[in-house]
Parts: sequence; structure tokens; C-alpha cells
Amino acid sequence: MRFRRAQSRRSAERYSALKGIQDILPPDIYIWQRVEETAREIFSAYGFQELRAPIIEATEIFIRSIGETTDIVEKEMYTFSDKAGRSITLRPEGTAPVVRCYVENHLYNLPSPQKFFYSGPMFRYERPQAGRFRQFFQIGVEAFGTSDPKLDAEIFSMLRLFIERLGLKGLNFEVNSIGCEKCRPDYRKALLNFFSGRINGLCPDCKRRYEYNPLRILDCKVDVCIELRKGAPRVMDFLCNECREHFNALLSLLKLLNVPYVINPDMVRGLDYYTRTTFEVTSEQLGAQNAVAAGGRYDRLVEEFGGPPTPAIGFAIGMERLVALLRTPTLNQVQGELRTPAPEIFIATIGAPAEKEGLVIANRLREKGIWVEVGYAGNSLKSQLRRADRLSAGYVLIIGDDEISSGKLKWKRLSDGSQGEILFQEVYDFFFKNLRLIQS
RNA sequence: GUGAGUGUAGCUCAAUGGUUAGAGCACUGGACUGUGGCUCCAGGUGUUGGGGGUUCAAGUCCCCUCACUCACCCCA
Repeated sequence: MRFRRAQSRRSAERYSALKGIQDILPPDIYIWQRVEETAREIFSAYGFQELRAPIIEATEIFIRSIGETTDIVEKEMYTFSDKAGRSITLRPEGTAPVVRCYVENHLYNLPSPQKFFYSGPMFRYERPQAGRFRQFFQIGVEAFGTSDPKLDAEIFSMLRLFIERLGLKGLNFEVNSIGCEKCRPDYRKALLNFFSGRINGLCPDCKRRYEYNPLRILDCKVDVCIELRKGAPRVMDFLCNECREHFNALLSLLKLLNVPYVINPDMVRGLDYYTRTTFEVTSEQLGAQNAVAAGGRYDRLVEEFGGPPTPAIGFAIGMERLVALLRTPTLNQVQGELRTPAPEIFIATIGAPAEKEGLVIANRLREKGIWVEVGYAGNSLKSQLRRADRLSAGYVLIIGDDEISSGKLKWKRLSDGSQGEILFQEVYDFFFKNLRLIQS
């Protein structure tokens, strides 16, 4: 006996979700749903259509797009062999699968530009911390087929509208241009040249960065590096004429649309495929992982995947980070809308006949789409009312032997304690008039 | 992969190395035989994350280990 209990206790405590992977439960899920609904609404208005790409792909797809020497590819991918020995990877980001889908389905034959959005989980094998998880959800958009800066402006302003529509204030919207395959090598060279004399003063990480990704030194948080990079050449000064024109056109369009922005010439993107426009939405409230959304142009990627030369641009929003901000009262202007929904009616019963009657009434109301809860397991009337109160139910219906014999049941409104009686068969009419009409 | 911090009841947390490890919240019942919120009362079989050590004595000190958290790296 003692042995059996010990064993069952152990097995009950054995399982927990994998490290960095979390459950999303009802109080939060309503925030998630509101974010998703808002995204659908706003993105649709800009002509973006939903697309669902798989969450696993051939490993090669991510190596080709993200870049062989990036941290994501080198050490963060969930990669495994399937039963036929093919190398499969859980997507660490959303753009590559969408580009593969675009090319494979010849979507470039449809009128350009084509605009898509998607949402779903991404996977990276990283050490979790605030705002960083091994499974994390993104809502992303990708638009293909034009390099017109008007599209960049639309996407940036769409992101801004989305954030504002959710009720968030005080976020930073930053934009930059990192040039194209023509002008970036010149800039890289200038940067290497600038740092070559100061390399000994840099932090150990930046010494490595100097070798494989010198742009990243601009992003370093260490004081000595911040000091040493003063006077470093700016990307902006190395843009080719086309890139400069494109960037200037974007900025003037943002002004035209009254979309506020800050130029951040030090902004660097982690993925190799970005060209020209890059942008980021950040918040100081998020901890070290401060980006809630980020994106940019990737004008060469479709071609890289075997499609026709097709300029493209997109961004991704980190769901968990966005939800964290929505839970921060100082940033969220519409807290009230985040309330958890509550049952409209709770049916409390006393005795077996009343319990049956209550269940019948509950079902009749539920068929009309009204959320009805009932008392279970013969709890006392008091405890049923307490539960109704805890659920924040609108009304309680009370049914006992007295009500069955009189044919009338009692109703009680929990917000003010008012009570009354109604005939059993008039329950639906009563609530249609008093509950539904009041609410709408 | 690196570093730091924290692990005590379902939750949030107490407990100068010294009796039988406590409190609030939550939950259930009662006071109020059929009326929630307020009040009062009652209800706990906790491997003090796990293992080892020091000690007459360890939740407390030491070592190992695991988990979580934050930060670095990197990124949404």
C-alpha cells in the first residue's frame, strides 16, 4: 500500500513540458486570440492573404537562406533524420518556408505583388530567458514581386497600425538600410579597415565578430566597443545610388503617411538574406530580448531558391513578447478589453428532479448560443452560488422542489443581487430580452 | 556553450544550526436546514528539488546533481 502510493506520486510528478516550451492557458489565450484577430483584420485591409507553410522542411532550405555561418544554423536548429535518412529541420523562422512555397507553387505567375501572412510556432535550441523560448510563435508577413519603396512604406505603416490598434504605446520604431550586394561589400571593407587598428581594444566577442561579421560590432553592448566604434563609417554613406534613392523614397513616403520612425544606422540583421530596408520595433520593458517585431527586404532570396529574380520584403512579430507587452499596464491603453469571458447564466439546482430540469434548460439555452454553466455533484446551493460568483456569471437560475411544483424558477443577477421569478417555458424569451439586448 | 541567482504546502512566502517546519491566499464544509461577495470557526500524509557529507543535532553549513530564473552569446 505504502509502496503503491509512493510509486503513483512519483509518476505524477515526472512529466513537465520540455525546457523553453510552454503551455498557453485560458487567461492568456484570450490575449493571443485578440492579437490574431487584429492581425487578420489589419493585414487583410492591406491585401495580405493567409498562407500555411509546413513547420518542417528539408534542412538545406534553412542553411541556404539563413546562412551557413549564422548561430541559428550552426547550433540552434532542431534537426533530425527521418526514416529514409533525409535531414529534416523544425523551422527556426518563417521566411524560408514561405519563399520555398512561393517558388514551388509558381506564385510569381500571379499578378505582382503577392502578399501573404502566416502565424505559427518556430523552434530554436537556445538557452531560455526572458522573452526567449525554444518554441516561440510568430506572426509574419511576406510580400513578393516589387522593389517599389511604396511597398516598404505600406508594410512599415501596417506594422505600426497593428501595434497601435492593439492599444500599445511607447514602442520604438526604427528603420535602416543595409545596402545591396553591390554596395555592402564596400562598406564591409571600410568597416574592417576602420577597426583593424583598434582590434586589440575590442571585447573578445567583437574580436570574433571582426572575422566573420564585422557589422555586428556596431550592435555590441560592451562599453569599450561603444567607445571604439565612435566615428566608424556609416552604411548610409556607402549606399549605391539605387539603394540611397530607395531609402530616401521610403522615408519621404513615411512622412507623407504620417508614420513616425527613427533612423538607426547601427541596426544590424541576424539573417544573411536581408538587403536594403531593415526595421525593428523594440521596447525597454521586455528585458534583454527587446525586439517585438523585425523585418526587412530580401531581394535576392527568391532567385536563390530557383525562382525568377523577385524582390521581396517581410517582417515577423514575436507573439510571446507582444503578449508580454499587452500584459504590462503602463504600455497598454485598453486593459479592459483583455478581460476573460464569463458565463452568462449559471443554473444552481437542489435535488435530483431539479438537477435534471436544470440540465434540460441549460441545453435549450446553449442551443441558442448562450454560455450556461451548471452545478455539479450535488454541491450545496451555497457552494454553487459561490462558484457562480467566482466564474463572474451574469445570472444564476435557482431550481429546487418548490420551483418544480410551482412551475416558476428563480433568477438572480449577481452584479446587484436583484431577484425575480419566471415560468420555465419563458426562460429563453426572458434572457433574450434582458440579457442579450442589454449587452448589445 | 558561459556566468550569476533561486529551489520549503496547490500559489506567494516565513522559520539566530536546537521541540512535532509555520502564515496568508486558494479549496471544502459549518455558523446561515434553499441564496454569492463581508466576518468567524474547522479541515494539511510537506520525500524542505534529489544524493552524499560535517555535527550530539541540518530547511539552515559543505560537496555533487537536477530544475527554474536572469544575463552573456544570439535573436522574434
